[in-house]
This record gives sequence, structure tokens and C-alpha cells, in this order.
Amino acid sequence: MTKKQKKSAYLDPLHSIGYLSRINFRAFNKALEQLIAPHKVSQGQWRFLRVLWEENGLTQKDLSDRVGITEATTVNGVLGLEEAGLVTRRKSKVDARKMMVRLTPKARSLRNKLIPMVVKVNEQALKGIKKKDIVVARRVLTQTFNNLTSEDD
Amino acid sequence: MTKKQKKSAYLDPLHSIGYLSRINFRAFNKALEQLIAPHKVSQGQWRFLRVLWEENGLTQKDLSDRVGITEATTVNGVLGLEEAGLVTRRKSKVDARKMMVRLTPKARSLRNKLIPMVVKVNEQALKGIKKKDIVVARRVLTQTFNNLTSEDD
DNA sequence: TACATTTGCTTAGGTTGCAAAGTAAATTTA
DNA sequence: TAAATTTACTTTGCAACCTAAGCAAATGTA
Repeated sequence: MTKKQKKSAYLDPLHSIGYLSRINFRAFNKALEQLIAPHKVSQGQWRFLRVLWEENGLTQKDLSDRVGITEATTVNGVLGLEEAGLVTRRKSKVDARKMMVRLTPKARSLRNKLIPMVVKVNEQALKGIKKKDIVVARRVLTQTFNNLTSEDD
Repeated sequence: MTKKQKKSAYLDPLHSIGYLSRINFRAFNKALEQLIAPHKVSQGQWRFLRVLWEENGLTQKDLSDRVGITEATTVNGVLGLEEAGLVTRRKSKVDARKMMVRLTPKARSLRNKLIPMVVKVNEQALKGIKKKDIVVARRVLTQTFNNLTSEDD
């Protein structure tokens, strides 16, 4: 293990927020996927459901914004949910460009089963970490995201 | 916007470390991609180069471990690097199962051009954040990763 | 030496993501 | 009202992941 450039260690790519975000993202995904797999819901689908549980009847644009992905990706995901019988897609009568995505009863009934699992993943991830530090970490991650996205230089 | 369950806000999926990791991972990727694109290097390739610059001549297994991906993914990535003339792949003479990956002079010469760009992305991301908080965030992310991966329940 | 296991690489197939370009409906502008 | 623009969705093609299953070389065991 070579260990040069000790000075700016907090910029070290191998321990950067970027690297840590990537491996954490995968770890969270995997943990969640394993928990919810018995319900035939993928982690990708879960992300849409989570948002729709908060507010049912969104356009694909709104869904995209809230999940944090592009509309192109949303199309695929929502089509999958439709196939699985978890959402319906219908053109808005008010604005024919809009595609309204609504939960089916089946999806609504999944809520109380799936939410606790997400909570569980979070609890496992955060075990032994001080709440104060978690708050700091969340603030830092929010800030880095904003720094990289809003102020496009 | 509904706002129930205020109590366990630090478990709120929409502001969880998992969610923040995901959007940060993409933001870092995108920022880096844009900077290094002129050099015909993708962010995926950059991850291998970064490790090889630290230690040249690794097996695909070692590369996978250090980059944090599976060997299956590494095969693809390294084949791409070979096509781009950035690495060579040769069977180890000591152990014929091993595929040694080595940088070409071309890749070695890229180092001094690319590293500063990564540093730049990090600097942009961390702008205005206290070093102390960054240290906390890195520790939290390392811990959540360990919590989710090592202690498989 | 023969058989079983481990290790490292590869292939095949699927998921989640993106950008770019295209379509159709709504809105703005002239 | 006609033309230009914007908005929302879609399609296409690609990148970067993964898991599962398989192969071949090395190693361990009897």
C-alpha cells in the first residue's frame, strides 16, 4: 500500500464522498433488494412506490423529479409496475400530454409490509452511529449534491 | 406534501443516507465524466486507472476488490481499457489462472492530466463545507457501509 | 497419483440508469 | 389564427452494474 500525499487526505479519491456514496448506494440497494424480494418488488420499483404512497396520482414528470431520475428511466420503471399490476397509467383528461400514474389496491396494500423493511435497512445501516453524526452526514451529502448540481459552472 | 411521522425524521427514506448516497453517486459521476470526456476516458474506466496508478500490474480479482465491483463487471471494463490501448492483459506465468492487467505508457501519461480533474470535482463538491464535518461524513459513510456488508444477518 | 475443492476468469442474461432525438399536445407570440 | 416554443412522454442505443452458471488451472487430500 503506497501512502503518499498525506496532506490533502480529505480529498483522497479512495476515501472521497464520491467513492463512499457509490459503495453505500450499492450496499443499501442490495440489502433492501434482499428484504423485499419475497414480495416480488425490486428496489427500482420500490422507489416509485415509496413516492406514490406519499402522494398518489402523479405524472411521470413529477415522479421522475421526486425519485431523482430522468423521465426516460421512469417510463421503463412504471411500465414494469404496470405489468406487475401495481399501478395504472392513464392520460390526463385535463392535459393530454400528461400520463397519470396511480397505485392499484394491490400496491396500496403492500405499503404496510414494505415500509417496515426500509426502516429496518436504515436501522441496520445506522447501528452504533451517533444521531448527531448522522445529522452532520446528511447535511454534508445534501450540500455536496447541491454543489455539484445547482451551480453548474 | 404530507408530513406525518416527524418523530423518526433521521430514518425518513427520502432523506436517508441511502437516498443521498444514490443521488450523490450520480452527481459525482456526471461531474467527473464531463471533465474527463475530452481525454476519451469514461468515469468507469477512470476507476480502474485510478487503482492501477497506485499499483500497476494487478490481477482482475485484485482490481475488482479495490474498485469495489464484481469480477464480472471488471472483465468488461478492462476489455474496454484494452481496446482503448490503456492497459495490457496477459496471463501470469506463475499462475495461469491469473490475468495480469498493466498500464500502457499512454495510460501512465494520462495520470498527471486526470488526477487534477478528480481533485477539482472533489473541491467543487466540498466547497463551503467544514473539514470537520467532512471527516464526520466520511466516517459515517464508512460505518454504514460496514454495517450493511460485513455483518450479514 | 487420483479426486475434490478452491480460485480466477468468463459468459449469458437482466436491471437500472443516462443522453439524444423524436412525437404530440399545450401554450406563447406575433 | 398561424407559427414558434415549451412541455411531457417515448424510443433507441449505450454504460455500468449485478447474479448465476460454467470452465480451467492450482491446490489440497486420500
